[in-house]
Amino acid sequence: MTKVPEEPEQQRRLPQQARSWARFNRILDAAAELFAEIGYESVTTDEIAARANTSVGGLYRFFPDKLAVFHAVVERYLNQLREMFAALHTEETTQLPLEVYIGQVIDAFDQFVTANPSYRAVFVQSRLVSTEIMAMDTAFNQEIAQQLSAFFALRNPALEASQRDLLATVSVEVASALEILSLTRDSKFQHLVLTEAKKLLFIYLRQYFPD
Amino acid sequence: MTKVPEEPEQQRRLPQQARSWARFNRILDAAAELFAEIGYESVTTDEIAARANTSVGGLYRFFPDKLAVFHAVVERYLNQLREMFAALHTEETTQLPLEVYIGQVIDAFDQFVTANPSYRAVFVQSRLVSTEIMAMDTAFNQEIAQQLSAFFALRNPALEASQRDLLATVSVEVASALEILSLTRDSKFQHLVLTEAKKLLFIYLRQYFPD
Amino acid sequence: MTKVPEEPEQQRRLPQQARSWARFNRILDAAAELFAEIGYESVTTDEIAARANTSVGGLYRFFPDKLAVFHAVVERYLNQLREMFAALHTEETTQLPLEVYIGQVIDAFDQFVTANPSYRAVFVQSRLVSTEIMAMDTAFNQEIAQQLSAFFALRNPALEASQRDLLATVSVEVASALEILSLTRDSKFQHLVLTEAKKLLFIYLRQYFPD
Amino acid sequence: MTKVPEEPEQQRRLPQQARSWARFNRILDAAAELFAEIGYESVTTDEIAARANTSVGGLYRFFPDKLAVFHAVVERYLNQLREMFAALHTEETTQLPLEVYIGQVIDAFDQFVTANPSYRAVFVQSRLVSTEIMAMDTAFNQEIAQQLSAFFALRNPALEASQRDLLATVSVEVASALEILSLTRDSKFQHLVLTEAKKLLFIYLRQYFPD
DNA sequence: TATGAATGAGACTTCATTCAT
DNA sequence: GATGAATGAAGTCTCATTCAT
Repeated sequence: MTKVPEEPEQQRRLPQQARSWARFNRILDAAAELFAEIGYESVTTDEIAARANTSVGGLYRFFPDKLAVFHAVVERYLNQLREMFAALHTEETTQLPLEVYIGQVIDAFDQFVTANPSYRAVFVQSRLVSTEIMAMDTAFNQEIAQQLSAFFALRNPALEASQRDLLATVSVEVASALEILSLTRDSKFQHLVLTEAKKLLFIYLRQYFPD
Repeated sequence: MTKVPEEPEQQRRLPQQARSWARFNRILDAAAELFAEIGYESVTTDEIAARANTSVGGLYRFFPDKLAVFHAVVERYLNQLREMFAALHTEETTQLPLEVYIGQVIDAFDQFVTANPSYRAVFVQSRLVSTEIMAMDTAFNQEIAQQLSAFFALRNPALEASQRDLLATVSVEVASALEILSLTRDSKFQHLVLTEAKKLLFIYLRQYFPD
Repeated sequence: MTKVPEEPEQQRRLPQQARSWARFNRILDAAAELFAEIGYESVTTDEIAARANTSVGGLYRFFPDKLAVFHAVVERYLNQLREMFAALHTEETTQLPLEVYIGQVIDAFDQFVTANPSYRAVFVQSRLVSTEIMAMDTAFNQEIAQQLSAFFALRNPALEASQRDLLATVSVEVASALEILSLTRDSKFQHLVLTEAKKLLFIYLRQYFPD
Repeated sequence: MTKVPEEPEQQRRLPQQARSWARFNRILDAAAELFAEIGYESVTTDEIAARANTSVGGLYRFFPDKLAVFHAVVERYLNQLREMFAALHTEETTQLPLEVYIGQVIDAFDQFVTANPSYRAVFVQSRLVSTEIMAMDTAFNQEIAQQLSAFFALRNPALEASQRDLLATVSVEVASALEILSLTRDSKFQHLVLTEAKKLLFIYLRQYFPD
């Protein structure tokens, strides 16, 4: 639980050259994997550097300390998720039947989690690694819930704001939990659980959104 | 109250005297708190001992190493949860209306989690701390899901086993996720979320259990 | 390399009762074995106590600290050796042919070392354990050499004192080294080496003691 | 000069640069001194590092643990002794009169021991430090005795092998013991004892090697 | 008086971070 | 700019010694 340096110094220098950028990303990839595999504290900066085919010194050119690497990993995930959700909420989305919409969201999230196997294991640690990162994480969850809540408002303007927020928060949590559950066994199980997740959310939400 | 395991060298010596027993539990309490607060790796054995009002040496009389302390913490939680579920599934339970049954389970779990605030944060770490503990954890989840599945069988013998198991697993996961969510803000929020959890599970499960 | 408490406190109380005395000796036996097996520093007071069928507390009733146990072990060996040498040097000994005398001494020493298998391994450590014990050890060697030198004087009064002392010292050292060598393999080897030792010393000493 | 071993993980990394090499040797020197002065167990890795003008971390770059340092110290001595003995046994040596040969060997060994004052105290510990090191030590002694035995064979082909081996083993032991003894007092004593050692071995061996 | 639980100093070892090359 | 050797603070665990029971 170390303090993180102030924003401007968060990353020592944004890589300006292609080579640097590649290395920067390799470090983040390596770090994400390792954090997921053995946990933040157990990962050594040497290991990250080695897996990223660079040296400790190389790592410290981009990040002021180990915590900053974790921070950057989390931030990259959040940005990717943000993009994903943005892509999902175009104007036309409002017109989709609830069932279809739910299916799209769950599938998109599933693709993300499948494509980023370390995502989940990294996130469960954020609370423990630093309060600042925990806050970032919580804020993101609320941001997503807000987006969903706004979306609900469009669908049913009669719904009270507090009610909408609650629905959104609960939905996000349930979707997230079942997505993670789906990954714990084979791909048949994965499919079954995701199907069940869609049914569950649909049956739950349709009370509030009569068509 | 809670059973203490005797795997070879899991624990060095079981407390024989009331005094020792108290110390043993103080260590477990302190450890659970600390693991939850700052994570397994960040906790030092000195800290655990200090918070338990004893010395490192005292800790090492009961546990061969730091990992064994974590193990014992997890095991104590699992045993407490087992007891709780056992108490919940008496003969009469089968007669209860589904809605009432769901309410009882969620309330019981809520009481447990409220009484053991470190529970969740300890569990999300088990995967990272040791594969053995992760396995223990996974096995427990399946044990609980099995119990629930068996209970479902009594309610609706027509349901296929695989179907029941899926329902049970999903329900446990959803209940768990929402319970955790309920604790993230104030007690009003807690109440709202738990109420929503009950509604959600009821509406989901009643499809399979007509009355 | 800790300082040893002054003589009067060397042993906390000389055991006055038979039971105490037995325990005292059991401790010394256990300690000698352990020191020989794994070395002074590696031996724990708990181990000594356990092997002597008593408790640490019991050990500390007889000895102020661990070093005092080592000290007592060494002292017991030295006293036994003193007795042995005294028994060997009666009046008549002076009349024995040199060859017979040498044979008697070597055989006696061999019996002692065989009967006290830990003796050697304990002694090689004394230099490292405490300077005081090292001094005790050195003093003993000189004491023995002195006795031998005095014995030489009786046999050949013409020999200069310094010459005698040198002969005695060298003889003790050689006998000791070969005795230890004899123990490193099987009993056949032991016999061969001891025989060789007798021949070696005889051929060496007879120059100075013409019959 | 001295060969450095490369058993798996015996040493972490061989020094590549002159600077590192110097540090490596400083560590070995410091360690040898300390082991001789206060014994393996009493030496701390911090002390070794400090006396070698480096940090603990520096020590652990070269050696995986404290035991490996001891191992390396012993190995360095053995290699130096091997070199010494090899240099002593050229073709012409066979022609030397026995008395001259004995004188050369004892003087060479004396030079080695004088130049390496920690040698003896390190070796008497090997038995206690690790069985592997003890074995290495024993094997070396036999290697030397074998060499000597082979040399005896050239001098007197009529001698039986077992007889030769015994002579060689006894001679090595006696030479070694007296060399050690010679170092326990002043240089006058040293000279006297070494002279006596030469006489002793000559008178003993000449029986078997009638010029 | 005997026992063995408790204490805590201190040992070994790791690893984040720096900096000479 | 890149490398990786060096530093040393800090963590885990042991064990001599004490003392309540």
